[in-house]
Amino acid sequence: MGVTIKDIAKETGFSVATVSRVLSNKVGFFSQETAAIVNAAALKLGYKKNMAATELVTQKSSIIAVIINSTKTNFSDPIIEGIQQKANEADKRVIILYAGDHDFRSQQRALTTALERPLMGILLLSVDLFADNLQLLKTANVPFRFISISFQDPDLKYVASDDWQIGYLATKYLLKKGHRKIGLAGVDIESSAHTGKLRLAGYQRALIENNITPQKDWIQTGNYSYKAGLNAMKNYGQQKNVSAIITGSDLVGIGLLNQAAKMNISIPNDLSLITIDGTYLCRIVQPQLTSITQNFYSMGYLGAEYLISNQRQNAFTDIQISERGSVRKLTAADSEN
Amino acid sequence: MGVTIKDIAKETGFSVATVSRVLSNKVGFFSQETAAIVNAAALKLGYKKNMAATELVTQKSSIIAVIINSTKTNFSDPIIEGIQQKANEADKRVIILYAGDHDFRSQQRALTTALERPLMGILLLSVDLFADNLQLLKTANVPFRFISISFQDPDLKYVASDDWQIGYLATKYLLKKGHRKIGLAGVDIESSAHTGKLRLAGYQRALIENNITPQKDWIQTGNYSYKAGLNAMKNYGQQKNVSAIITGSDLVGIGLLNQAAKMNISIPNDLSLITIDGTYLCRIVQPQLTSITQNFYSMGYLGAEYLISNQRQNAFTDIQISERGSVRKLTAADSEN
DNA sequence: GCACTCTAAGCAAACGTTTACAATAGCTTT
DNA sequence: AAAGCTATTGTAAACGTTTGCTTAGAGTGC
Repeated sequence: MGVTIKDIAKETGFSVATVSRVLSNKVGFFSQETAAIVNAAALKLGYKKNMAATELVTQKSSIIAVIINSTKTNFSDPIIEGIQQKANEADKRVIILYAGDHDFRSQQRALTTALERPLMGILLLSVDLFADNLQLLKTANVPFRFISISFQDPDLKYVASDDWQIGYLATKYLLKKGHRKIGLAGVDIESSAHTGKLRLAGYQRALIENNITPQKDWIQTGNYSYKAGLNAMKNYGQQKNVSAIITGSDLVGIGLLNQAAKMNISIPNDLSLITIDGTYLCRIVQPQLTSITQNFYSMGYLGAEYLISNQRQNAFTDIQISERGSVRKLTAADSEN
Repeated sequence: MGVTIKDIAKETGFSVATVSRVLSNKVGFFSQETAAIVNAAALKLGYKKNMAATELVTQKSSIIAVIINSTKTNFSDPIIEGIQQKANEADKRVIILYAGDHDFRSQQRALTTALERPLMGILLLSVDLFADNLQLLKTANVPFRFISISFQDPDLKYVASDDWQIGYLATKYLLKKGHRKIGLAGVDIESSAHTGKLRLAGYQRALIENNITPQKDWIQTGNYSYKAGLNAMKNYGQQKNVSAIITGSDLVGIGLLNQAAKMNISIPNDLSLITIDGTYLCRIVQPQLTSITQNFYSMGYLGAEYLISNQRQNAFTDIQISERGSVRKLTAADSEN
């Protein structure tokens, strides 16, 4: 069909070997004049390299596959941007595959689509693999790394935020603002990723360090979704057994915010809220949400970097507190109730 | 490196041809007993097909490349889901490539990454190609189709909403609600895609049919972004020369909403707002935004279907009005000012 | 003038599949 | 019993690259 190096060889009178060397820029194997002739011919004929052939013979490729679950993870964009940036710098290519919404078959399809070709490596964006699919990945002999979630399994390398710190910091922040009855909402402590468990542990530690015993009804678990936020707020109920809440994601925060409004609970006047993630969503709702902001861009960049340079260790990216409008400082007057 | 069909041939005693036929399920060319033996061996050895080889010899592939621009198009998710769904039904694979934020080099990179391998076809999600890149695509001899934006160029096929209808319907709706001074905000009427121009035309037509002369300051163009919404509202200003506004995207709508709040203009009491898109964002802000809702899932599904079945014509997907809380019906009392 | 090095280029094998064509055996048809 | 068909399998070419090895010629040092 298309134009091949053979066509260029015929056109220019050189052998395919020489044409190949010019086109893949194997410096030192051709003269400048030859290069000029070959490149001109390639341009003239509209040559496009057939990667299938290249990958077949070289047995490797410059492609990084990014696997992402299709549930609305609104922070995937900056991660992907970070990956793209690093990939460009290292002259790698990026393709993205959707692995469905925690669906075994979709995961498997994405994984095999990726593994059925030579690959530089695989980056998994907050996708919690089923055991069989994880096995498939492990045996594939392709480097891979998780981004934004962490695991105990030493075989599973990751770049993520320090989720213990996130829980700890968020809690300390609220304590400093005078809150003592602090909730945690919408984090998943069942998943095989231990993100949620770590956040919970950090949260509990901060409370205990301040001589506060965490109450069971302060914690409303969930799957980081908008709906989880709605439900959490319903469960906290009108009686406000907490004065401030940490939400597991921006969507949880917004869900909680809206449910509170429906219940005539005003944020931050009646209830304070700090959310984990800090994506643009925090800035488009009213009030804007104070957040523990994760550095997603950096997560992607670093993930790609570690994958490319074949590093083995895990890495944490930085987090920071972004003060917006959803946390109120409690005063002496508040302590009365 | 990996296990090849040769290994399986050696293991089972069959020829590579037979193994290949079993593994690629060329029915009628092998017996059931043979298939059982071969499949067992493939499983045992952990065989994984090398797609590079397959694509090289067959000169085609089952891959659909989806090119998407990395700016926050919050509706890309349902489109991709639709594409995935159709692709699964037709046993095709989907890969996604980011084309940057209207950046020539990024576009080019995405395009060549895609074109450098056998491909079923290319789907472009609201990406406005630079002329040279469009040329690259046109000459590549690969079927392609745009999704969610439309063009005048008869070579560029698309699946999108009928943008003229969108503008027309939104305006008619507001007219029915008693509004006569109607704004249009955040649509791009400069782009080579004529989405914005069509919406504008539909809007104008509806006004004229109702003997209303569109005023220049009713229209605030923009690039569909959150910021465009903020700016538009600033430009409309405190004096409220319009009583209702159509916004070009959900983000524009939210931007406008928030800027209005800052200006102490209450929606929908002081100003009505209907937005175009109707993604989940409409439901997570307060008040929830009334919208002309596009069927993005269907857009993706149909786009993939047309690409796969090699259809030539353009297609429109359905739109509908979703009434939420951002439009107020004007009463006789309102007409006084 | 000889041995050596260097540069530029060609030859041919290799990568892992698919598939047209050929071959075989067993069966049916006439 | 010859011819033809069917079911199953094998042989070998082909896809478009890359690259180790080889070659040719020119330059260099003694």
